[in-house]
Amino acid sequence: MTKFRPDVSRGIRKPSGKRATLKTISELTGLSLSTVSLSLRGGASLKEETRQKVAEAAAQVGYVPDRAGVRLRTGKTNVIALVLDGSDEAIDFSRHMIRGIGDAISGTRYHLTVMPEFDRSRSVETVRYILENRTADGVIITHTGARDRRVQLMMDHDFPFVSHGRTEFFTPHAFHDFHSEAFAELAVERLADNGARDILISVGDGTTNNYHNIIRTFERTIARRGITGRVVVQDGIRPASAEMRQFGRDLADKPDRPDGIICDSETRAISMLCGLEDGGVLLGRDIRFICKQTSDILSTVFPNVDTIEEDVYAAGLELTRLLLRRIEGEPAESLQTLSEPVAHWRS
Amino acid sequence: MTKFRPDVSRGIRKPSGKRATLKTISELTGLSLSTVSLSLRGGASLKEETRQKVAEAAAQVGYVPDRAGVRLRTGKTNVIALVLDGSDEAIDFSRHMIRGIGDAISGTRYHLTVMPEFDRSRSVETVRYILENRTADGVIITHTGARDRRVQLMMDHDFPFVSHGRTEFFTPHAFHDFHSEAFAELAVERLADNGARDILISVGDGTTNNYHNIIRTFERTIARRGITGRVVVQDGIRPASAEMRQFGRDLADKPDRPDGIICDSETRAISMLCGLEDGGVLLGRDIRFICKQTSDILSTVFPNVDTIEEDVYAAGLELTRLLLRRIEGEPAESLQTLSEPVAHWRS
DNA sequence: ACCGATCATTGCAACGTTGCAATAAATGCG
DNA sequence: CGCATTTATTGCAACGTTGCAATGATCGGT
Repeated sequence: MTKFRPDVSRGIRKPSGKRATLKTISELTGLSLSTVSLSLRGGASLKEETRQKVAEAAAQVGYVPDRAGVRLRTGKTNVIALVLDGSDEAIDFSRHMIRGIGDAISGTRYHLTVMPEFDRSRSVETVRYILENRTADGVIITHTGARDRRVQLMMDHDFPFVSHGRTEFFTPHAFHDFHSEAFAELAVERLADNGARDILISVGDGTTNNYHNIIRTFERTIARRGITGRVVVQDGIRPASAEMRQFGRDLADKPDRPDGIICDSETRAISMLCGLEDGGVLLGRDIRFICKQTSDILSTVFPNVDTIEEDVYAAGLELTRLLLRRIEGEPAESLQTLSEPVAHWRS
Repeated sequence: MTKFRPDVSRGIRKPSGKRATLKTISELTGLSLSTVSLSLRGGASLKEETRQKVAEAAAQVGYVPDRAGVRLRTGKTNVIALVLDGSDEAIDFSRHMIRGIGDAISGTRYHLTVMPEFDRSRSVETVRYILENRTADGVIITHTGARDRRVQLMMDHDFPFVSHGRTEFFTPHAFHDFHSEAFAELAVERLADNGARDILISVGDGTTNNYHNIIRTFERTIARRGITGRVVVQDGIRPASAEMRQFGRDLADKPDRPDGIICDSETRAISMLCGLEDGGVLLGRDIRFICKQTSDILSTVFPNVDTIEEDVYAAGLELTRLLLRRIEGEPAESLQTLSEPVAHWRS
């Protein structure tokens, strides 16, 4: 039971015997350590000839700077941290997000570390840990609240981060967000255009800022169109469950049931739609339905339901791009983007 | 546009002004650097009194060893890498897996880095990169093939890893796997008990070893029960798609349609079931259906369909535990576990 | 041919940690 | 009490990197 104590030559043993470092190149070229280091980082004051020589040698031995060395010396970790929230209502949210981030950092020095934190309140502690121990150069958070304490904390310490979702803070910070207002407006308009006069909107997690944006726009648009609306926050109930399905069923039976429904979660929508059909509702005639879509499942089960797509992969991509620019020092106010919802009208 | 160059005091400025290091404690206690370091790692040769003193001081200043320092000196990264495969047929696979890993490393020194690699062939390169650059102390891979080249590579270099899935290699390695054979057997038995005489099994990705195990057991069990069976590999077709639904539809119309179906993917099952219903099939009477379940969605949509559960969260937990023990030097042959399928008979 | 200026390269120290050899202090023993 | 032995502590070097001050080389101008 010997421990995996790294031997002198860390990593795969190359023909040469050990991992290439600056020293390797230095010996190979006869130049000093400093020169090699400088050259590799594009030192402006070097002769073209030496730069060539160094670059060649580096390529030959397959030099890759040691992360620990750089990090120790400069403090740069070349790591971005994703603080993952557990309350995934969107199907495969994590997968798409991570894939987006992965594609965005591929080709860069950066690695991605994921800190899954499922207890919302402890999520602040996770961020604090990252700050205190400088465990990453930048942070991506999701499920952002209106006065998110993580955002507060990172702003206080002037630490590079980007949030998936906006906040109400006065000081600007980098964010990328789904345009929930556009979503809500688009949905209401579509339903109203199709004849709906009483719209129910079902939203999850009432703690995210997204929620507020959706509700606000929903109510404004309802009013403008001169129709009625009601809001249901379905926070405590599991999105995919018999309970949720029953909710749809009960809704169908109600004498004053709505004639249009908007739902901000694909999973919840699926459950609810099943319940509605149980209750004999004919979708598209008795009740019109629109929901946010993040995977292909809903459309496979209910091909005729209108959806509005949020591209989580693209969000991951964009969040990362913003974050990298933020780390480079770009001011936060120029790093704020929204993604427009993409409507899929299926009928 | 100033760069985020780490200042001298990295991390959150404590009251004291900068991050606590061994030196801080050394000065605080009057002991030497070496003593402090030794003491913190439980040096056996130290006076009880000094150990106390050091521990106290460390707690007081909130000392946490600098990862870069440790890593540079010892080569230990305190990182485990998850090489994530993109072809997620299981709903929320990534999320559950990551959550399991997260829970397993919480309280340890370890961080999780995720390397999303969606091109299967490049996945080997990802592993090679980790080995060459000693970017992690151990690796978790998923979607393991029978003669997986990543496994080969890591075994060749005696690098700690654990695979989600078994292989055919002679040399033992650490793994945790879903007991696919038990799954297949359980499913066939159940269907046969309920009167099925001709069973179709639909499997995805034919490159994983899982696939082989399922098929082999399927055919053996079929034979034993004296009934007929057929295998359909649905590799090229998207699990959630109109196409997949159509497959179910077409199946329903066939004169020689099977009277029992087994499916190893929840998503594919949902699509297929919709198609079958389109074709007028009465589930549970005309055709009996069993599928692998990794989320709650299928059961919400089709509450009466029998499922067999694979707990991906638990898999993440177990994989990590195994890996950590492997990193500690335990022999691979003692780090091989299977997870038993959990049947949910709903009718 | 000498001077100051520019260009190219280098040595040194430091980032935080640990292993080892070496020292200092305490103890045992005759 | 002196010497060997154990117990407790320490200094030094090294891991790979970079920033800075310092050195050495080259050059144009007088």
